[in-house]
Amino acid sequence: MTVDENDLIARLPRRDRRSLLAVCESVTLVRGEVLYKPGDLARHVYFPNQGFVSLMAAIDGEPGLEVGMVGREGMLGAHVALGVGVAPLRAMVHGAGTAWRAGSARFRNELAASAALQRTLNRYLYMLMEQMATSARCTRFHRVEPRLARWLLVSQDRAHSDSFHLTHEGLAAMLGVRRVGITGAASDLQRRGLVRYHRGDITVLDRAGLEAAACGCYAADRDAYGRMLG
Amino acid sequence: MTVDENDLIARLPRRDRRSLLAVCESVTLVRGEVLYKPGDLARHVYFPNQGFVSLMAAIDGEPGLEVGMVGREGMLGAHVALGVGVAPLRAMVHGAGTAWRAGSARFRNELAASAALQRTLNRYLYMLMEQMATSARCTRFHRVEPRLARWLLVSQDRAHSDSFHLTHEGLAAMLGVRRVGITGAASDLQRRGLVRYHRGDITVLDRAGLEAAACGCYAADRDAYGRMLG
DNA sequence: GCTGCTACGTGCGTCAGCAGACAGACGGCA
DNA sequence: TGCCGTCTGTCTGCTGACGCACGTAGCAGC
Repeated sequence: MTVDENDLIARLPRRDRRSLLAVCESVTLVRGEVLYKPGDLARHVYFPNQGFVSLMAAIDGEPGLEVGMVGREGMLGAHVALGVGVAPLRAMVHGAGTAWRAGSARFRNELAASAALQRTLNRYLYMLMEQMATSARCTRFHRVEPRLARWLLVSQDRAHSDSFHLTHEGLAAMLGVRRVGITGAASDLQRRGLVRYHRGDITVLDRAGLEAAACGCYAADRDAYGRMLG
Repeated sequence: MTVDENDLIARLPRRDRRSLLAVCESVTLVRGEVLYKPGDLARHVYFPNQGFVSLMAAIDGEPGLEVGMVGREGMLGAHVALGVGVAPLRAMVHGAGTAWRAGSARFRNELAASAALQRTLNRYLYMLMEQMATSARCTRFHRVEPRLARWLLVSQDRAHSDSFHLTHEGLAAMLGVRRVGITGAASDLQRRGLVRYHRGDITVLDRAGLEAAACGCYAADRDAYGRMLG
């Protein structure tokens, strides 16, 4: 078990962990890769070790909206754990990294055999739902700038890195706003010395300042995660 | 088993159903009653037979936002099924009715003993998550009037009744808009002969017309439910 | 009747975010 | 070196929703 191991797997008792890892293979998550499309049958589930992945609620033509983010603290394919093969959300890699990947059927076998895995994933599912509810409310009531600050903080947490790559255009798609809305908010954050960006390369300079600039949803989500899976 | 039986319970094999109902008692859901508050420990789970209940994402001071609705097609206390006692959302009764109620511990025993119940609730959880994602996107991108039309249709489905009671003020709290926003949208729907309302008593007059006035999210949600639990 | 409360309708100024368009800056590549 | 695509910044006019405030209608109770 390395330092970079997925947190959910790390929580398992040694025996269950070894059994699960035995059916996993290590794969690379490439930036821009789409792991699930809504309606697709999921062949695999993923436990990221580094990198981060957005869960997007999208209809065909309409602009998307991010409703959740998954890094090494979580898993991709929660629906498979619920016994449903069809993915409800689009899962897109934003921060490259590696992940443990298991075939859906094998994973289901492991899940059936391990009470600890069931408990852990149930708690994770709960947290995911809480995250989605928070996300809905935040999207509705909060301004672009605090939401952007929150997004950057969450990404930093998930990516375990101070810098990552995403253009204003991409950020706009995540937050469900226009690109110029991001440009305005981002240049303000940069002016205040909280972040620096250049052609899609974003670096967080002042984490504490960014937390102050973010809406309370960031702290709320982090605390919720701590209560469930701390 | 009566016609008004909760749909999830009705799906269970006779043996599992009888076992579950043996630990349930019949209770009345009163309009305005709050079944769960965020942070509270849930003593019971509920399977409504009639009536409908809103799931609200709320922070103390801030205005709330409805992220899901539960009627006889679902259950209240999904978090208990996930092994978490603490409620993530506020659950408030809007349409009076009756429900089967079970103590959390007894319910968990039943759940552990019935694979059919596990399967059913897992599918329901999946649907709930899909509903929340749809809700987030709808809240963000769609206008007040189509959203109101959608809300009325869902309520009608859940309540199994053409009329129910909710003031503009209450509707505004559900949709996360101003009361006057509802007044404008509602008077337009009334002018077009789709609904009639008077001091909080709302009646759906033209269901097909209302479906045409609603955003696609209504049909999307209904179809999603059909796929999962039809 | 009068009082008081709740529910609904309307008007006004403000504003965040929208749509579309354009220009400059940077960087990879031929 | 020069070209071209990508990324970022800025401007215009527009609109849906906001906050606030006031007016009116229905209903209940004394």
